[in-house]
Amino acid sequence: MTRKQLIIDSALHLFAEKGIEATSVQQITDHCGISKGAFYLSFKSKDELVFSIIEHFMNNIIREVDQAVSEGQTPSEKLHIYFVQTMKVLSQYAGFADILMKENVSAINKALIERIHYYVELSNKNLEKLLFEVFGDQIEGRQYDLVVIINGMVQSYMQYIFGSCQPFDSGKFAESLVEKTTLLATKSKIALLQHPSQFYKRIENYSIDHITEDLLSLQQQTTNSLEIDSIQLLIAELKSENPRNAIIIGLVANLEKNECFNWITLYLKKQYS
Amino acid sequence: MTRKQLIIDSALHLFAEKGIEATSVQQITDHCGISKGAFYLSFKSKDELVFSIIEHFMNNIIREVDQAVSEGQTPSEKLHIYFVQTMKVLSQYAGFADILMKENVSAINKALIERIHYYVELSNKNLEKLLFEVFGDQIEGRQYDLVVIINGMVQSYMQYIFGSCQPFDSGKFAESLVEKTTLLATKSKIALLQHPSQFYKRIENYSIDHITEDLLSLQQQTTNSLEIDSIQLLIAELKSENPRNAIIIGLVANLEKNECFNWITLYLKKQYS
DNA sequence: TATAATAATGACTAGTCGGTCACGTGTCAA
DNA sequence: TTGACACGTGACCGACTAGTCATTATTATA
Repeated sequence: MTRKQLIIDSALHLFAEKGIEATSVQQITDHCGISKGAFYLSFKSKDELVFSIIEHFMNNIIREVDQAVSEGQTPSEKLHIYFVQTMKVLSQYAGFADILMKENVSAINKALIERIHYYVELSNKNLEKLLFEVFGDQIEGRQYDLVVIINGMVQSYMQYIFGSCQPFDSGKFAESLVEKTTLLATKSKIALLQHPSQFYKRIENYSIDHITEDLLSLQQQTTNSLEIDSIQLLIAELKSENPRNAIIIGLVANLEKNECFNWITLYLKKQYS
Repeated sequence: MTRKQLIIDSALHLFAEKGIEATSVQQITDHCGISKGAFYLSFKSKDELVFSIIEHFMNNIIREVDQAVSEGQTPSEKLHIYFVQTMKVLSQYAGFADILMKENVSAINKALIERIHYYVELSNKNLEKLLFEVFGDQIEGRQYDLVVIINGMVQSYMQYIFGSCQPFDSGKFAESLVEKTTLLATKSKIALLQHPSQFYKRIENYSIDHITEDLLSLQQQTTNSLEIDSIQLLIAELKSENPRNAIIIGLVANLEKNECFNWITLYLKKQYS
């Protein structure tokens, strides 16, 4: 295991136990048996550690759920998989999920909370798309309410199940949530939320200029010439009159191997495919 | 306004902004224009301030919802009031609710998080009772799932509404949640949670010995002889073979004026009436 | 007005924090 | 054997924390 991974593992363990704010760098380095100095060889600050942990897990959570869902054959099978996988992933990353639920992340880093919101909106968009696949146009106008309610149900069940330390069956969990979702999607009439621009304000405000800016700042973190070239071409293609999706997807694939591009590759793949 | 109240107001403002952990006593005293020493004349520690804020608000939230609901005429009117009032109270105490949602309270104080759980279970019990009133025995076996789901829906809607800073109509909010709750209560079949002892483990483990212990420690905070006498008689009555509810309720009423007894009076009134 | 009692202050203590850096230590090629 | 270099260390720094207490200001009483 690399030193970086060692630090992340120790940090996750301690963060989940006592919270991010309350865990000192000293405690992390003690826990994994390295010196404080060695920590700063891997991360240039505690903030950077927190940031990289969140990036890492957010990516995995969205990606794993998305991938599993896409393997479902029928829409209703996909919905079932969505719940099973969400459950599985969240309980797998229980420590991390716990941290995110509890911690006042805004106190740690302003940029961080914005990034988390992007991830949340991204996963909301995926869920919305899935709901349309399963239930069709009958949910038109109520899709945002459904997303909010489903998130609430999942969150609340998770909270209870984690808190009670009971054994539990993810199949039954999914079955139950499919039943509730179907009931609400097919029988409910009232919708409260009607402004998609409010619901996805962060994703929609993420313009090509912002993407360019983020790409250029990420570019400085790599020396790989393929990646640097890909970034330059990507920016040019995005800014051109008629961006060609195939080229963008291809260039994004070049960046996918390097973890530091995770967020932006996920985003671009969603937008341009 | 008393100095104590001044401190609480400033603290709430700053806690909501930056989190409990990240707000120093110095910042609180600066914000309300008193010296650090003066703070420690009102609270013997920062923990005590946090504790008293949580006690205060938890009491108010449960009490206000409970009272409003009890004024409803029909069961279905009560359910509507439940949602309106929960919404109103939570948005009134938005700052505080925000703190509780975000903060890793366990890092602040172990006793505190236990107390919060008691409050949550108390409010869950109230909701369960209301659900039986409205929907009758048809929900038997599914009541815990319903409570969890309703909490999740409310929490999730609140989170979204607070986050988006949109104007919103608490009447429509309640109407929508009544519709969803009714759908789930009357049409849903599957239940995941079946162990009330797990669901209310804290309230059920709160034995008369614990109550006695808590009462005796609270007794030291008052010099009022009526209150001291009431506590002694209350303990005797609780420990007797056949506790007489009327006497307990009467004695509890004697303690209700003093805020430091808030939690325990709320609990005893629920248990013995 | 003089004295006692109370209220409020802020410099201070003892400790934690994130972050730095001069100093080993071990491993190579020359 | 020597010097160069990367890796790793932990004492140390300045900034911050919760909480204390001798001192001063204010008020009440005589």
